[in-house]
Amino acid sequence: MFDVAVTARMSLADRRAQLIDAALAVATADGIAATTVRRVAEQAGVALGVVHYCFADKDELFAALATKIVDDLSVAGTEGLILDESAPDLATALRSAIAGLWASIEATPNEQLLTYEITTYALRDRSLRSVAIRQYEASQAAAEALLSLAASACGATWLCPVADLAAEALAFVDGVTLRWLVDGDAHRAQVRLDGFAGYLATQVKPRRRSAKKKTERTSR
Amino acid sequence: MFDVAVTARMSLADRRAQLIDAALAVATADGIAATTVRRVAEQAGVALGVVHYCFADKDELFAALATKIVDDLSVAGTEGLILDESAPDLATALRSAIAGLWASIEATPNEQLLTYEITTYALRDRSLRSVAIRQYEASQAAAEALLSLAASACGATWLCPVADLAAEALAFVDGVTLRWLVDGDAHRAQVRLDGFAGYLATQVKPRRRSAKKKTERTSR
DNA sequence: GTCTATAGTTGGATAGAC
DNA sequence: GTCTATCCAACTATAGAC
Repeated sequence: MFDVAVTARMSLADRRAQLIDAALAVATADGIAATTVRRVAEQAGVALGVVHYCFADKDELFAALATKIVDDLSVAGTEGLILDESAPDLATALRSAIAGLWASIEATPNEQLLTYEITTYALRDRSLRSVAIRQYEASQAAAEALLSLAASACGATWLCPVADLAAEALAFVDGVTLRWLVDGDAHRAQVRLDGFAGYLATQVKPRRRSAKKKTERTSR
Repeated sequence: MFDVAVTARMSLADRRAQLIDAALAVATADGIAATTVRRVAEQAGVALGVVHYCFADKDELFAALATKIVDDLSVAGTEGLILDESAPDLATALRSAIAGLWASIEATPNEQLLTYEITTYALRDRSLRSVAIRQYEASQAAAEALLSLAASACGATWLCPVADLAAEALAFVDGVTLRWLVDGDAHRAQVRLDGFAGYLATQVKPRRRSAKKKTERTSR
C-alpha cells in the first residue's frame, strides 16, 4: 500500500495533501472518533512524527480535514445537481435534478455520515464553527443557483425568495438523508424527495411577457 | 456538589441511574467525545472503578446513555407537541403544535446537538444501531398520532398516508434544527417550520358527511 | 528541511482491599 | 457487595538525529 520509495522525501505541501487524504480515508471508513494521529500516519505509510511536523497539532489536522470535506462536498453536490434544460416543465426538471442529487447521496453513505459527524464536531469546537457555516453557505449557494436557473429556463418566477426555498430544500434533503442512514430505506427516501420536488414546482408563477419589472431580483 | 454522605453506599440500580444521569450531564455540556469514564465518575462524585463495577465496559455505559437520551427525547417531544383542540382550523392547529415543538427545541440546543451526536455514534457502532432506529420509531409514532388527531379534530382526512406525512415533517424538523444549530438563526427556523405547517394543512380533504366509507383508515 | 526515537499524558480496565 | 489503588495501552506532542 506504500509507494515505491518507502522513505521518499516530499515537499511540505505534498505531504500535507497526502496526510489529509489519509485522514479522509480513515474518517470515512471508521468515523471521526477513530481518526487519531496514529491511524492517519499509518494509513499514509509515514512515521507518527511526520504528521506533527506537517500540522501543529491534531486540531489543525482536523481543521484541514473538515475544510477538505466541505470542499469535496460542494463539488459532489454541484455534480449531482444537474439541470436538464430540455425538460418539458419545471416539475420534471426539478424532479430529475433532485433524483441526480439523490443518486450521488445514495452512492456514498459513509461520506454522508461523515458530513454529519464533522458538523457536530465543528459545533462543539469553537474554532471550527466557521467550517460548519461555510459548509451550509456553499450548499445554500448551489441550491439557489439551481433553483434560479430552473425557473428562468422554464420562463417562470418563484413566488417567494429563492433563498428561502433553497433553505427549505436543503433542510428537507438533510433530514431525509439522515433518516435514510438510520433506516436504510432508500426507496422511501427517493419518494419523499420526489414529493418535495413536486411541491417546489407549485411555488412558482408562470411566465409574464411584460417586461415592466425587470429590476426584481432573480437570485441573491 | 457531592451529597451529604460522600461515601454513601447505594444499590446497583440506583448507582446505575446516578451514573447515567452524570453521563448525560457531561455529554450534554461537552459532547460525546468528551464523555469519558473518568469524567462521568468525577461528575457523579464516585471513584473511577465504580463505573466499571456498574457497567461491564464503556460501550455498555454508552448504550445505557443512548437509551436514556432516546427515552427523554420522546417524552420531551410529546410534551412539546400539544394539539390545541379549540383551534378554528387545521392550519392554525398545526401551526401552534409545531410552534410548541419548536419552543421545546429552541430551549435545549445542547440536547439537540447531543441527539445528532448519539445518532451518528450509534450508526458507527453496529451494536447501537437499534437505538438509533428506536429513536426514529418513537418520533414517527408521536408525529403520526398528532397528525391523525389534528385531522380528526377538524373533521378532515389526509390525502396521503399519515405515515408519509409524519416522516416528511420529521425530516424537515430535523433538517431545520440542524441548520439552526449551525447558523443560530432561530427566527428563520421558526418561519420555515411555520411554512411547512401551512403546507401540511393543504394535504387534507375536508369532512364528508356521508358515512359510506367508514372503513377507510384514520390512523395506523 | 524532513523525519525518527522517545517522552509525557490521558483513558479504559482490573486485582484485590474493605 | 462496594470501592480503592494500580496497571497497561493508546494517544498527542517534542527533542533532536540525519
